[in-house]
Amino acid sequence: MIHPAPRMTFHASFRMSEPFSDLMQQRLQKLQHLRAQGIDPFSITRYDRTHTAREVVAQFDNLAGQTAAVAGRLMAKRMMGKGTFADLHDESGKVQLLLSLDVVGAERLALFNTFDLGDIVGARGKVIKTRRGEVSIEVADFQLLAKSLRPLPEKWHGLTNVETRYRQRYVDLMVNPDVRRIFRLRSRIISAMRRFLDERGFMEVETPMMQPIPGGATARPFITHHNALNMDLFLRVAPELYLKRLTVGGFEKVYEINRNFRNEGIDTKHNPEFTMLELYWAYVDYHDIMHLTEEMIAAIAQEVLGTTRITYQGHPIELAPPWRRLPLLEGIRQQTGLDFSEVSVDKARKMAESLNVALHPGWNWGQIVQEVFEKKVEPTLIQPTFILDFPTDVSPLAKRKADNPQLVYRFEAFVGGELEIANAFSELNDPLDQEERFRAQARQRAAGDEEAMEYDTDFIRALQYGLPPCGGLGVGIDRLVMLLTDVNSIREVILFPQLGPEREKD
RNA sequence: GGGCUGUUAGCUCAAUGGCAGAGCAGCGGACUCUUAAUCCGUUGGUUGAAGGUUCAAGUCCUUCACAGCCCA
Repeated sequence: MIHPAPRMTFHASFRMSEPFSDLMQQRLQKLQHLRAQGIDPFSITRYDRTHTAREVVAQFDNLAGQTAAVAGRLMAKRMMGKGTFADLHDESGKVQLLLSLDVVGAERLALFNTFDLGDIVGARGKVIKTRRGEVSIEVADFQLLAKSLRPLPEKWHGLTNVETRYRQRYVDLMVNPDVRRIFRLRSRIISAMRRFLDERGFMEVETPMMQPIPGGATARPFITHHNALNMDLFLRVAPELYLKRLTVGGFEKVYEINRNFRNEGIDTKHNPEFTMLELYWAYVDYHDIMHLTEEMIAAIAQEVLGTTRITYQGHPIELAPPWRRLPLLEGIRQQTGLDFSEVSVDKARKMAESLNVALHPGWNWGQIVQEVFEKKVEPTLIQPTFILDFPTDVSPLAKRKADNPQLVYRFEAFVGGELEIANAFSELNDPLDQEERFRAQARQRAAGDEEAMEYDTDFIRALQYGLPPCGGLGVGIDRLVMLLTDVNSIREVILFPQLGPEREKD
């Protein structure tokens, strides 16, 4: 066996944290001063909250004059001499604290005034309204629950540096409410999706993330190694072949929502790990899957946004069914005036070149047609559209059309002019044809296409037992979240997007 | 993979090749209803890294790292 190349190690295992800045030194000294007085915030294990910040404000009419205890992060401090106002943020929102000399005394007021923005504080006191009408807690008792040793970003402009926002997402979440909103929405979208599918009798399953043969999509995999088995394994590029094995086994409605890994470039539409829904439904075809898809996405939008009318990057979009259905070759014909059906590879190449579509030398008819579609038709698809009947060449797991074996029963859903959100087909269940398709893929691999699929003997064996006719669907969750939250970068919907190694400031 | 742009104080940003600055945060002071509090004073820099040009480089050149945008 070939020894692996020396690995790049970007993590600095023995590196201490970076030296403390002056601001951090000051905060550290405050902590040490407190400890010297017998106050150690980091020894606290719990704090009895009676209300969240939002509850205090929302339930003022009931709470006025009563005692409430809240806890959260100190985000603003306004010292007025004999009184101090402070904004305390928790997950629910914000509530103002009022510390008055008359109530807490000089010593406690001075202590509170030494707290820094970012400190985690618990406070108990009477719920009041200030003269300006802001619901506040007139603090009688407070406690430092955790010391923040790092200064927060500027209070007005906040944290805007994109790189820092992604690398230190915890700070991004602290100071940017819209970021919190996006990730809450993401959670609700996935939850609504599960509910939709569960209600329709689908069963959620989990299939291997580590696969001996990567399959189910045309993409380069990540490789890892299992020591005890002494074998290389691949992080999955798709769960497809395993889910179909389950359909062979008799589970008629299954789905999985989980991560896929593709060893490709990173840009505003691609992260190396991303989340997909895949589902398989026995005894239905891709038309049934289309219905399910448009109903599911409309239902999710209705549930989490309260409407199916959304705006994406300035485009008003209606997600309510029925979505437009457009055969792929017909779409190309409409946009270019050219008919790619039943032309030779050479003719197709000349036609594509006449449209200024750049092609790789070895591409077959289907790859050329797909490329022309992506360049000329996809950007025009603003309203949700099902593009039907892809070339067999680029669809090695889909069933051929009875009236045209060059095409398969496959659709992709596009919206917003740039987002491919679904990919589905009537699944190929003919083990003999599947073998042929795998061999075609193997030929492409041998010709240097590292994305082409590998031959999976066990999957063929499963098909040989008999896969019922079925429809399968994949939905890119990250892109769906982008659509519903109106952001144009996948990194805005992934909590910790993949980045290059952080540069060390030494 | 290619092109363009960016990287300066904890954060947000300035600075014709000629003394590295402001606001916020911090620190000290004043102030008992503020909420971007206000007022006075003040600390804080190896300008992403390494080379080069120059009397002189944050600024010009080269390489590298990371990021953003566009293209493939």
